Amino acid sequence: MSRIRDKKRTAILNAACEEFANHGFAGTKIVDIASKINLPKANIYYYFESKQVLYRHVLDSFIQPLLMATAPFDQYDHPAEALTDYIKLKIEISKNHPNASKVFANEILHGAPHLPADIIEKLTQQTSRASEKLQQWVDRGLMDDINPLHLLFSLWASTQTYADFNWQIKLHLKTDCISEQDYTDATETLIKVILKGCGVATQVAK
Amino acid sequence: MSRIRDKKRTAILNAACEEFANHGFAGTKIVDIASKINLPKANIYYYFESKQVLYRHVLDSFIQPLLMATAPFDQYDHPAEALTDYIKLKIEISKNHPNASKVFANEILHGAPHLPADIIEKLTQQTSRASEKLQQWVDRGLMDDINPLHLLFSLWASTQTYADFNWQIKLHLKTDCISEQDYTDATETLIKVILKGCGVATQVAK
DNA sequence: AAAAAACTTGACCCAAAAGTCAGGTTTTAG
DNA sequence: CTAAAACCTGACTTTTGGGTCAAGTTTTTT
Repeated sequence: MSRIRDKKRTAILNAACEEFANHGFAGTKIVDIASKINLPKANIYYYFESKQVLYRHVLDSFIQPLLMATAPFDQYDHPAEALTDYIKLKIEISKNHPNASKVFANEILHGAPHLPADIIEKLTQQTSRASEKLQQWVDRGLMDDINPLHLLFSLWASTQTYADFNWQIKLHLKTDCISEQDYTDATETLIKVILKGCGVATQVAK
Repeated sequence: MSRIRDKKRTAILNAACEEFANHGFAGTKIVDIASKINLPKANIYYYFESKQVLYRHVLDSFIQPLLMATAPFDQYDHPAEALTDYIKLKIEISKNHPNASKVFANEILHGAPHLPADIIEKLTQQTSRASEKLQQWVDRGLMDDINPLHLLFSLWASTQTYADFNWQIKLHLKTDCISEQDYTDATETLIKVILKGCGVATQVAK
């Protein structure tokens, strides 16, 4: 078993993720990925057959965390718990995978030209599930009459912004690096506004 | 006075805006901008000296609408009115300038490599102003104790998502084109959730 | 130890796309 | 009407960057 192969492949993928995040697919040069980890360009091509393939791997690596995030909607049967956990999870993802998130955001921004059809299918299904669950809660009077899809769009945008547009976040928070406290503030603010805004402010007694 | 010049320049800028929005700076080919409006590539270079310059013009064209959007924070002295108008305005911008918005989003996503320093300065000042105004309202008890910056981040993200990530919006709304009704629903949902979420739900009697 | 397998890389090739320009046509000013 | 100014573009040069490859070195296997 070749240990070198795995080590170098992940090193390359990490460097590629950062480059793709900062420059997009077309703007990224293989030679820059290589020099970021002190390798000659040809070495990259020994491990990955093309720029496309490398990009796809980076993109794929983000799909799993993304699909996992909707778990709270299946797990709980009350909007207060589900929404709270969902927001926490999504902010956590932004904190832990800022670069992969940017690559994904870039992909969506440009109309998802490299996103495989089966991934799109999975994402739409997840969204339908979450949306239906929210509608049920609305119908059962557990929350205000909020359009589920638009609520989801807002949640996605508000949480992913801490990864995708972190340049802007850092600018206005006047910091070089979004701190632990900032993420906590973001999570707290969002939970406070969304729960109250949906009419599920305080956790009802069970 | 050359009428041709102005007409063609704006035609080129419009085509360029769409191409840059869909493919990013590096992914856009001058020849594609040209053929989109049935011009030979060399003609583009007669009107704009370089791809960089063309891109800067597209980017600049979005700055004014963007800076205008904060007007409600100066105009009103109550969060209910200001937030309502701000959300309406921002959604309107997403509806009317989806391409320019995408170009701007792409710029921020990649760390604003082409954004002039004076624009950045203006944006930070606007944000400080809006943020201070929100804090005043919190202090005067006109709204709940919400972190102003994080609230702004959320508002930006939630409104811009209808332009920047419209591919995703269309996918989940199962439509080819976001309808007037969809924008109305988005605006309504956001206003409802944000106002109630901030504790300024119903407009208080003056 | 020696053969096989895995890894490395400088030098190269080539397609794509930015950018130029000379010599033309059209428009405008007087 | 004519001369200057503005406009147009096919054909060209230049640069960039993805991808290849042959000739190595290192590691693993037997």
